[in-house]
Amino acid sequence: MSDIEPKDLYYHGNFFQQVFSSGGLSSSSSSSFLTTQNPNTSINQKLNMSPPSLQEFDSIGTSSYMSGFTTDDCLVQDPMEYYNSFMTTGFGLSSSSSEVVLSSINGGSTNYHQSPVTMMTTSSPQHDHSSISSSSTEAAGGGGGGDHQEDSSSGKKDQQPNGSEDKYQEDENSSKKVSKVKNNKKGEKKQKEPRFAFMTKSEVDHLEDGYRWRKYGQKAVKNSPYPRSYYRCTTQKCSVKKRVERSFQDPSVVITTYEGQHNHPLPSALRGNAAAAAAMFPPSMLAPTSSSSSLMVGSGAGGFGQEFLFQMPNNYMIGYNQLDAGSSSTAGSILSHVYQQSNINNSRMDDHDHQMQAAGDDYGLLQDMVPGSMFFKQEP
DNA sequence: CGAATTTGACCGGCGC
DNA sequence: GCGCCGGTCAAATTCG
Repeated sequence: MSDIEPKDLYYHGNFFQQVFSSGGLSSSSSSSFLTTQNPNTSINQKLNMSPPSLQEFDSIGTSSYMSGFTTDDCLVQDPMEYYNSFMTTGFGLSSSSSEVVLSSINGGSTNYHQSPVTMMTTSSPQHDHSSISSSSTEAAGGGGGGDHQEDSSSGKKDQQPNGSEDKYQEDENSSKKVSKVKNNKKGEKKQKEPRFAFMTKSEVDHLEDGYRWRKYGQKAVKNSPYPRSYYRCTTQKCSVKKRVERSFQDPSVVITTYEGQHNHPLPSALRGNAAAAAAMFPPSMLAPTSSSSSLMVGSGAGGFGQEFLFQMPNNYMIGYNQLDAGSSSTAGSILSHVYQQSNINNSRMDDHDHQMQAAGDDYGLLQDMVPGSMFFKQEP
């Protein structure tokens, strides 16, 4: 089941370092992402492959590429707080919304994104210019089930009762016009759900992840010949959405952005690759409670070994593997490691090849740690 | 025939 | 205020 060994993973750069040190994804900041290798693809091929999607992030910035990924989203005030909330409540930050950018470029043509390599997390503690406006309130936090960003707000003639994506009841006014009400109150913006994005090299746009999705829209992407598709989780009362688009510079790369957290376990048939694919997501992306979902995912993966590397602001970088996740009852028991990152400073896209090489060879396991003490502050 | 997708219209935010 | 743009709706269409 595990097509990829953890050691096959890596290339990574200093996306966060740049982001956080520069205060955002300015046009001059560089960013890079981990890629992963599929055994089906030769290393040479991989190395020779240009990383267009990465360049896009670099040169264009995320906001234009994945809408909603704005510079402000990349700010973190307290890495430790951020990390703790990330590990304990997943993406539900206590006081701010978050986004995670995970790059996973698989060499194969498989339908499944197989093994994540890097996860990059961002949050927007204060500002938000993205299309999905932030809420200064609990946003993703609250831990709470059932909140939704679409607001089922009552108040006005909103056409759909909370939660169900399918039934759009017509009110008596039943005009054909779309009358969606975004705000409950004047001045309040729509809540921003935690987001999680990753890039996958795949021939298919819609990657199998174990959940059922219904497409509800498609829009042309500016500056790209490829459209962006919008999906909703078909499970009742689950407000998770995802956007899928293809890199316009490298059509083989698919960018998937998840928004929100599933409030239910994986649908019935959790098997095979779907489970493996699902295993790449942080626990909270899969189910409401991190512990149970962690167990579920790990077990479902059946010994699926994979490794996450987290690169945090200010050169913090953490990682862990899930080799033994199946026997763990909670994420907290996952063996964790801290890696020393090679070439962390000033890595640029044109160092891409070198980074891959270096990352694969030079990653040093410094120590095993338990969650909660996973941060390693790199020397400048 | 019900479910899922397609697709053009609509909405709200934002910049000018 | 106007236009652009991302996101969503929902009727029409296609699919299984």
